[in-house]
Amino acid sequence: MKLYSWNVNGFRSVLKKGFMDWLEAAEPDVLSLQEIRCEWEEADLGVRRQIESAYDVCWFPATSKKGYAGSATLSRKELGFTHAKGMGIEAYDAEGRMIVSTKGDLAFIAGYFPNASQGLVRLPFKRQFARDLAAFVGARHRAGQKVILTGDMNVAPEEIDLARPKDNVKNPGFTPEEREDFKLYLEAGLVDVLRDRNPDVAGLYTWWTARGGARERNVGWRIDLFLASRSLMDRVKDARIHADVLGSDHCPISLELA
Amino acid sequence: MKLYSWNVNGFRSVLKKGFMDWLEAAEPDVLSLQEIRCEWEEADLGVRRQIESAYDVCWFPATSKKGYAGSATLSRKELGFTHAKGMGIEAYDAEGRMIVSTKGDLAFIAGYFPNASQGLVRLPFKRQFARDLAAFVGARHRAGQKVILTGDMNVAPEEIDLARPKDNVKNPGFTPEEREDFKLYLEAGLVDVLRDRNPDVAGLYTWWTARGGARERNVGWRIDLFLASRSLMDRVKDARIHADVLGSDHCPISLELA
DNA sequence: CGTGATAAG
DNA sequence: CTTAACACG
Repeated sequence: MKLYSWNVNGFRSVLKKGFMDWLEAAEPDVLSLQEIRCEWEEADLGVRRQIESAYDVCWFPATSKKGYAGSATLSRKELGFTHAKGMGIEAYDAEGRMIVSTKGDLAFIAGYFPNASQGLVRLPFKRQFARDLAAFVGARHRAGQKVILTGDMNVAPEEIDLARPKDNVKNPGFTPEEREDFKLYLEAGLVDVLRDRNPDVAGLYTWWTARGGARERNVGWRIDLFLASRSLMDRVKDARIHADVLGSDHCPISLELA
Repeated sequence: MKLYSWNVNGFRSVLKKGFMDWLEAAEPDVLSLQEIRCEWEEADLGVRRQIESAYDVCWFPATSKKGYAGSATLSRKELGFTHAKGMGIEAYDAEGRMIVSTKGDLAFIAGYFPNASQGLVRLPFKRQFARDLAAFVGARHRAGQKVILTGDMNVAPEEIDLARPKDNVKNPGFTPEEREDFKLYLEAGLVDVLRDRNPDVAGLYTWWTARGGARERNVGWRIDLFLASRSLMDRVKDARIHADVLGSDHCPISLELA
């Protein structure tokens, strides 16, 4: 089973840049999209029909602000995933942040984690989100489920996960507070799969600022991740970053499970 | 002397579309620009230097709202025009509407007349503007000056001046009120030069809506005009509409004086 | 429909 | 630097 996550920075934008070609080539079984920034009905009708012919679509745009945030999860129809919008907490659900998709004892929890924003004005919101999400994951584990947590987490966990750690200790995505909160997911029993399999490999990034050719020079951040319950780790066949895929300031990431 | 007027719908935009090539080819002696929509300092430095090497530049952006309205008048340095920003009425001057340029007994009054706007919400403002401007022209005549009044007047004077008169009697630019107010300029002693020389020629337009290929089908309006004091009419050598010049939803117009 | 300001990232 | 909403025309 091939699981993918991609912050597309505007679904309508990425549609103009070959998203459908990528979708047909990558053939994900489950795909989480973040920053869709539109209603499903605002996307091209032909595209919608084509996607709906193969996938169960759970489209979860923000209701709080038009064109802002939002996430979606697509799963191949034959897999029979059940999709639920939100974690039941209005502050996050109004921004279309997380979708919980289940099949048997597997919970695929995916979406768009808050950005701490300029001046860290949203750091308190993001910290509460991390606490609530970690508790949510813990409850799933106690209920006997195995969890995949993925999406744009808007935090680089360690110094190795960004090109310029020293320059960014006070910046959104690499503050001590955000890194500390990231550990709550690990303490809830999840493993950062790609880093687990590549402990010392530097230069593995999933996001590059659009300013000044950062992507060409690979001055990036690894902020899009797959975390998996420890009990799932023996099923992991592959974890990859698809840095060659253009169309957004993020690139897709994937996890292949046996 | 070749006088030009052009609503450029964003000076920075038209710069990207060959404005400087046009300027060098047209070689205007005096040029009024409308809807400049930027500060002089926001335009490309090379462009500014090139223009300033040949022209006295009177740049008159709106102070009331960034990126809104504004006008400019350029005159060849060797002509020695004196430029004055505004008519001394704050409501118009804050929007960078009119520039008064004088040389000897000639007053070149040029700029961006108000748009009545959707729902005609600005019709009262536009009517007062017309009264004030007509009075301003009258005062110039009584002071012994000859007047050229030009710019985007945002009104089609007669049915012949737009492709769809019947459809637009309630729309901004062709209401009975705006057409009535236009006559104030004529009553102040000015002549609509192009119409005076081409009384029955239809299809002479200077603006086309960007929606639905109106320009290609020449479904337009003549709302950019040169009006001249009757005493100047014997000096008129030519009055033209340059509909082939692209780069804005308006095209340039010109008046050649002996 | 296009230009430009703005919010957000 | 880029996406999308918005104001204005």
